[in-house]
Amino acid sequence: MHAEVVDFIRRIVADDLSAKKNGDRVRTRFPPEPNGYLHIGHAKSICLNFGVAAENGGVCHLRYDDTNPSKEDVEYVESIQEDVRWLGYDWGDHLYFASDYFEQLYQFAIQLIQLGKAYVCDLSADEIREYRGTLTEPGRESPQRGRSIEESLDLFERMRAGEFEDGSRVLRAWIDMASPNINMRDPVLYRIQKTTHHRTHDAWCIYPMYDFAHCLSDSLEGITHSLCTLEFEDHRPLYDWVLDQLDVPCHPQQIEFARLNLSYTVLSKRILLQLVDGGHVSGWDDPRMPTISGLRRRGYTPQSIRDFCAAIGVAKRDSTVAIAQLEHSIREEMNRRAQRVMAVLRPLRVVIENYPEGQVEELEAVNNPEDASMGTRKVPFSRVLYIERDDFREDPPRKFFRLAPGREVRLRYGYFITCIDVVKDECSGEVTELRCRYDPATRGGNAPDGRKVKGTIHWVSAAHALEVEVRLYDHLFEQEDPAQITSAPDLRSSLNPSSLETLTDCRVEPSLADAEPGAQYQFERLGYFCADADSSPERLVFNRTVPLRDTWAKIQQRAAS
RNA sequence: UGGGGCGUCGCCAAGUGGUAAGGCAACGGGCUUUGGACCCGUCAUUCGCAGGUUCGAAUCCUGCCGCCCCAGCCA
Repeated sequence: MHAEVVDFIRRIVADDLSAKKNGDRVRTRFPPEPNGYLHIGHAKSICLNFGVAAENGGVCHLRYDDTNPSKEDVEYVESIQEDVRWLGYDWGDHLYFASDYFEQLYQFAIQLIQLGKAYVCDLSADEIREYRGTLTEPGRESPQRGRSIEESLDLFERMRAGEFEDGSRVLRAWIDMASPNINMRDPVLYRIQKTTHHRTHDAWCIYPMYDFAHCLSDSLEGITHSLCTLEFEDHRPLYDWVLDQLDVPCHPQQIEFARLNLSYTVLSKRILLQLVDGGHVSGWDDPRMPTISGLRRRGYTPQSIRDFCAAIGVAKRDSTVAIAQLEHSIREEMNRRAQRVMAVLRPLRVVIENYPEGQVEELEAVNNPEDASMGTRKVPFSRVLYIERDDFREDPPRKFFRLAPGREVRLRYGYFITCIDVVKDECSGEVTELRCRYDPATRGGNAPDGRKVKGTIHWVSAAHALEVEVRLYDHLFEQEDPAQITSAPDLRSSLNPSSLETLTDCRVEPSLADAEPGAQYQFERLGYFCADADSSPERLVFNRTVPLRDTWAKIQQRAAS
């Protein structure tokens, strides 16, 4: 597209490379905790980590940060691999688990105790919090801070052996209870948790904390650049402290960047989990979810997500990207690739009075005007058709150039038709049918006399069309600012009641009969759609990925306001 | 309030002492058998604010102001 602008992380990596800081090595890692499904915010990190590695001839590891068994599950470890792979990234044989390092991590902890840099503390969780002090007051030292190395060693071994109850003791770093950085006030390194781990099962009842496990895992794997989000900036001194005390293979550089926020959406695993558990969505892959699996089901492609991540850049400033930016990325790709097809979402019956009863013509339609190699197809035309209700107005407003009484329009790839009569339901007054006449000379859509028509509308032949279900989506939340959603006392109250609209009486041209789940189309003049996982040959179901840009809607909106 | 970050167009984002890239959005116009796409054009005399240094400052200095993160035995 454009000469890429190098972000500050790529700049650092390039500088390190030319300074031979790590020789010619670049090694990154994507380190998810398997406690939920990946979302678009993770995609940003995945594209960054795998991208930086690939651009520099390095590798990127996939490592699970599975140090808290009470929140983690194999379902998540599997979905994460599927999603990363689907996005188009390959970790080769560099698949790791922090839990595979538990024994080494334990040995490092022993070393730290022997160095006098860690001790077993007997305070309760509440007491530790009290002793920690506040933002403005220093903390107080634990009564066990002066405990002998031998005693800590003995106690720590017995913690591992399961002699003590959950919460009764922890291993703490011996740093500085008066540090202005709260993370340095003798942080907890290990806690007792008698929970079965999804991989190590019951081999351990003590688990390392993030701050201890993460930096050491990075070092053990020879990571050169450890990229993480801004909230870990305060932890960097601790990351460095741990590695500085111990005899480790290398000392990776932690660099922080701003996490992604998207307007009208929430990227908090906690809230996404609430949406799933609370039944507000059909699951992690609900097409309204910002998860990778949700976007996939909605019809987003790996390419479009990668393009989006490239477009938003990487920086340190807190930012909220407009959802329109994401929509742009899928439209751009679909415009190039999607097969065009005609579909009517809200059918209005049209009878062409002067078209011979029983006659059917096969008209030629272009599959993709952006790509001639996609060829053409035949679409059946007959006396009774359906058009979109929105394409007819009994009393057309200014600038409306679709069908209206007495008006002539073009049926795409068909004929010019003129509306000569409107049939209404006697009771409701609702328009139930249009009576029209066609000009046989305009077959294919051109008038030999050079006559022009203002509007071209889509249609399907009533007798040949397939009856299908279409699901229209809108953002899940009403508020544009994600912070407002996250801080709302009640999640329910911020949900958009019209985030899903299911249309059960739609009609599509017969060429869609064999649409497989996942197949993507442009429904002409409407938007990009894909066959849903629920779709079957008996009952086709389509998701609207994103509507086409709609300048008519804009004109109407402006007129209304 | 202590510490750590960040403030460049409505939303992202380059720029790091030589006179404000680009994308999205928006708005005009052209073209059009998708009111789509495409094409052309408009869109920051100014970089949170105020001083200062300099021939020259978004970039350097000083002082304010605003926003985000940290007081889990979560990551």
